[in-house]
Amino acid sequence: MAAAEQSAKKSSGLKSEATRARILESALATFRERGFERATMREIAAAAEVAVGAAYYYFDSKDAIVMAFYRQAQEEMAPSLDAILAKTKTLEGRLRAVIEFKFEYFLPNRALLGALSAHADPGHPLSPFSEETAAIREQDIGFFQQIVDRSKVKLPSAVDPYLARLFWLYQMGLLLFWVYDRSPGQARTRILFDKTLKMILLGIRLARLPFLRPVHRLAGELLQVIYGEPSGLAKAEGTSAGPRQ
Amino acid sequence: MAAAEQSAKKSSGLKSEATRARILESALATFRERGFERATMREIAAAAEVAVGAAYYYFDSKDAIVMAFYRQAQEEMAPSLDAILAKTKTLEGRLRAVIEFKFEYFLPNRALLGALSAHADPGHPLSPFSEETAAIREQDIGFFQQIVDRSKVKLPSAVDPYLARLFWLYQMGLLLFWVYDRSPGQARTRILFDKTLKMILLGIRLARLPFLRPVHRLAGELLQVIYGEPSGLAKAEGTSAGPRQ
DNA sequence: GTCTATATGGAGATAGAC
DNA sequence: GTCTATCTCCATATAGAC
Repeated sequence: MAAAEQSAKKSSGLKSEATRARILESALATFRERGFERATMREIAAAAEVAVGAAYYYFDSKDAIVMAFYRQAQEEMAPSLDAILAKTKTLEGRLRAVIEFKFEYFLPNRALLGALSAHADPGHPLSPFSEETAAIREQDIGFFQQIVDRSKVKLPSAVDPYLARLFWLYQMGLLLFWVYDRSPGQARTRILFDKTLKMILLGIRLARLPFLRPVHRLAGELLQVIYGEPSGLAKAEGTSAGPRQ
Repeated sequence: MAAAEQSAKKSSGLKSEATRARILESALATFRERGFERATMREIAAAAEVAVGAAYYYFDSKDAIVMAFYRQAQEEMAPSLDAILAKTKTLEGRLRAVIEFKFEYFLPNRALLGALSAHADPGHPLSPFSEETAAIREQDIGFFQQIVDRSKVKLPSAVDPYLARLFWLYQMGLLLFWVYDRSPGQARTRILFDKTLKMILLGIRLARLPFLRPVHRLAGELLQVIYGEPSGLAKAEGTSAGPRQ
């Protein structure tokens, strides 16, 4: 939509695109080395061998660079995610492959994601729950919706419509843990992922048991308050998803 | 321990204590009005009617003011929490009263807690998972340990030793949601709290059912990796708690 | 349209006078 | 112990050269 245009501001140029890419790349390198907070626009510009003003010509602010990174990541990952969806069969296999692929993709910029997850505030533009990231978020939830649909999981009707969004939230939680996981090779995250995924799948299988009905009822009521009407999928709704109004 | 002293730096003075309190109060007021980020040390000092340098004399940094707020909150809440533990009987009643009391206590400074929860990074001093906040965290977990012990809940041995820490984490999650809950009177948080608490209690009651044993096993293995040995209570261990090494 | 050079204004922090 | 004056550094804005 309109948000996608913002990033490609004045992309009509020819050499322009290369400069822009170079600045983005230098910024990511600087973030990697010094962390988002400590990295200055001066350093970024110097690393890209342009003047500070040039960086501001292509990106409205330091935050805007991160936004560009988000968008680029989403775009770059999309084909691979589609391929994974086509290749794998089961719900477990798909969830595992998709989320593992994201870990792999983000690995070089793991530290940068710290700057992201530092913003739980839905009011902050860089937050995964903000309006500014809504388009990216909805698209991402869309992938999980596909996983759910094509794996023909059938949960009690009270929670079923929210499943994709819950998986997305689950993924965000894993990424958050991963970003700050200091164990070698992020081994703890791997274990967290493995065990929680198994628990979730077990939970889905057990969900049909009759005495769990009170749990469904509670979960359904809860989800409806948090997410709104159960009918809402990952359509272009804007602010409806995420843990706030 | 040693951390507690830090706050009362040079508290030997007489009028000194009053000035310090005044600066802290003014800082909280400024945070409330302008948010943590936008509030400047200049404003804080002006509001307290002291020079900027004076503010820095009492607090090493803007962050240090928040730390002082944490400690003050913990100290002020402790007697009330003890009273609540004595007054209430059931696990549900205790959890409900304790957590509701915290919402009430923090209500005037709800916005300030945003600055806190913005720091998921355990490496950041203000993070609820940092070393710097370890003493406060351990004490808080201690309250939940008392709730668990005195309510004689008995969970499968795999997860039982971690129950207090899980409740603490649950509380932190609720607080995080609450901080950013824009619904009138934070009605959504209230519902989230109510429904999830009921689900948790239902879960505890159902936990003894035989076919849930695989879930226990998984949960136990997971918790051991995340938290370390099951024996560890909320003793003075420092870095053992929290979702990271 | 693309970019350099330079200015602005405000932040956290400090040296050293009272 | 308290506070003034001042420093450094940064994100961002702008003026105007190519």
